[in-house]
Amino acid sequence: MLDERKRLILNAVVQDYICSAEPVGSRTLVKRHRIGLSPATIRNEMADLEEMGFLEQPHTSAGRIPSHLGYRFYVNSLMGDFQFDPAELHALEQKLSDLESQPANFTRQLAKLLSSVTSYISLIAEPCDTAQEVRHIDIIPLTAGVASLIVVLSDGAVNHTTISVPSGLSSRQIKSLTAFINRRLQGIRLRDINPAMLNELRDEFSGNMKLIDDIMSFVQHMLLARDDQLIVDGAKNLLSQPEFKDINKFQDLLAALEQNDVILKLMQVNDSPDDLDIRIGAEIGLESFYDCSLVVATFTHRERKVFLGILGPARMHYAKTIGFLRRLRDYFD
Amino acid sequence: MLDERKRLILNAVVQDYICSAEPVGSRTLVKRHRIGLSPATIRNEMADLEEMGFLEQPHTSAGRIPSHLGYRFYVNSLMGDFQFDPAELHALEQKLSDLESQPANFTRQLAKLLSSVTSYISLIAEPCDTAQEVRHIDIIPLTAGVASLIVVLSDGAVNHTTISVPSGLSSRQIKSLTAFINRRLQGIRLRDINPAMLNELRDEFSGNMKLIDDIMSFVQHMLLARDDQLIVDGAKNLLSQPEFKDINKFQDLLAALEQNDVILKLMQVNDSPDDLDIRIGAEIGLESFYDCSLVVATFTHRERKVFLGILGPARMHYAKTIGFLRRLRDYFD
DNA sequence: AATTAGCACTCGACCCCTTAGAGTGCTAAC
DNA sequence: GTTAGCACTCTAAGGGGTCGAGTGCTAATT
Repeated sequence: MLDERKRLILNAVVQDYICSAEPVGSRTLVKRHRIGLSPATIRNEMADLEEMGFLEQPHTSAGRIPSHLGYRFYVNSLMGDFQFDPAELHALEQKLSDLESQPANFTRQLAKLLSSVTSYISLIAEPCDTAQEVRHIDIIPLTAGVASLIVVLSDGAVNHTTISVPSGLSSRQIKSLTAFINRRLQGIRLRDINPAMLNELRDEFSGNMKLIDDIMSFVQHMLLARDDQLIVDGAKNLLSQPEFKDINKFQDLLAALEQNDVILKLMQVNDSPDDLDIRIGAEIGLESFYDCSLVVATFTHRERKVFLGILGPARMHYAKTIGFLRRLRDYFD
Repeated sequence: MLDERKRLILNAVVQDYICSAEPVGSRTLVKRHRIGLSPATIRNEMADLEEMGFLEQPHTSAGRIPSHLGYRFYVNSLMGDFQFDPAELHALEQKLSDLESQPANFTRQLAKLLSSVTSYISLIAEPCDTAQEVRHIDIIPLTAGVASLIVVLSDGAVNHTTISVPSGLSSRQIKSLTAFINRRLQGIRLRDINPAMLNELRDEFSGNMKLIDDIMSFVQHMLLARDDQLIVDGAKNLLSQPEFKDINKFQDLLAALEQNDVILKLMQVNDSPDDLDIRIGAEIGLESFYDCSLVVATFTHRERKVFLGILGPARMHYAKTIGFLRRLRDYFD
């Protein structure tokens, strides 16, 4: 598709632009990459590459920048493996194992780590898997009239909330209710639970005992709520990227990131399930992200499916970001 | 301290500046507030107010802006109650009761609501109260070698994590272990739990059963981790405020907000426990927040102490923000 | 035929200067 | 005590001029 020389030049332009964020001119390129060619030749080649859609010119008298197609070609065909500094790599593994041994807030900490290492935005999605079964439901009385309602799913997800219980209930009655609910719901997949079923349960039990309507409505809410988790960290990193010196763009981005449901859907589209999903610009499918690229790794951690994404400018350091996510996946899988 | 006319003028300057974010000149003031005085007189008064430290001048030929002392005086002595639109108020109560009936992610949703209503940053801190007792500990087997560890405290806080269990353990053994741990720890205050005690427990039980070392170390981590929660939302709102058109300031702010421990401490300092804590500029005690004001309401929701804060520019709409937080507190308390 | 030197041209970035306008402080009159 | 009048100050905005990096084209070179 592209002859060797064009590949060389495209590669050089992409690399330079990724580092400098400035349009790359023919002279600069020759100087920095010791290509045995004169600027004039480079210019001709660049004009060709532009015609073919791999490069763009911000204005007539500026250098070239890669188009999204250019990045795409770079990622698919030019980019090599990133060589990590072994010391750095070791420090990273250290941090990861620290995270695993201190499990409180694991995901949030991981997001922080991701964003600080890449200096882009990190996204971690843990969608609620409705194929999971209810493993255990617990109602723990706290004080008069208040209790904790806890639902454990078979993948280890735990949903909980504080609920009001009628003050007339004894703890024995609560135990009996809990046992009843567990007997009837344990092993049932989340997606197979529906309001009708829960109502039936409620009616059946309230024959034995009034007062449980409130509790059942909480249980219902809890079980029917799809508790998809999305964690975002490091938005501030992008502020140092020159593409976001225009505040409005950044604000757009932040606004888009707050639409959790949209982002969650976005991340679960994975065209290459075995490897990373790399999407550049419009490929992401969200207008506010047209100047960005998104790399998503899908893997399973402790039985739960986790989507791990890095969102940066389209002028992202692909080799490093991708290499990093691959290593991370190897570590956890 | 200030005569009537000075109070009137200071009040007018603060109000105008809060709305316009532009230095207020004498002419503008006369026009907008129908004071029966000429600009020249106002100028004299303003010069006095500046000398007294209530007003400042960005440069010689600009209007005046309130100093932090000026805001302080405004908040303490001038500001009246904000009149909310009844319709708006009703919509708010509607949203709040929706939140309460759908308890999943309550705090996060509340933070979103706060920030969208005020268009400032909302902060919600739920510090771990170490005076709380352990109410219940549960270990729920998930798959071979994996289980969920759940700790419920007497205020309804639930900590959980997925842990590895030795694959040799039967579910009966796990039950027996759970019962043992509960027997020994139930009712003990978090602050009274220490590593020595847990080690003792471990030793005592492992006499009966080997293999539990891993589990105990998880329990230990879980119980000793102080799981203070801080939720921040609406940072993007401040980008539309002119004081943050300088990206660096905003970046500073974001960086400061990521230091959860610092912010948590900040919010728990409450000089006026019965009412809101209103801190202006340097009073907040964090350099990155010197151009900001912070209003914190402390209250108790379902037995848990919750700190609810609004962080905005020093040029914040105090009356509205404060009125809003007061109503919120009335609603929940 | 491919490459390159030379050259005229383009365009944004930067600096400097001017101007307009909002606002001030002071003085003298009311 | 208040105000009109006035000279003064300072910023924001706009208009050139210059600089420099970069281009495309043409003609010479290899």
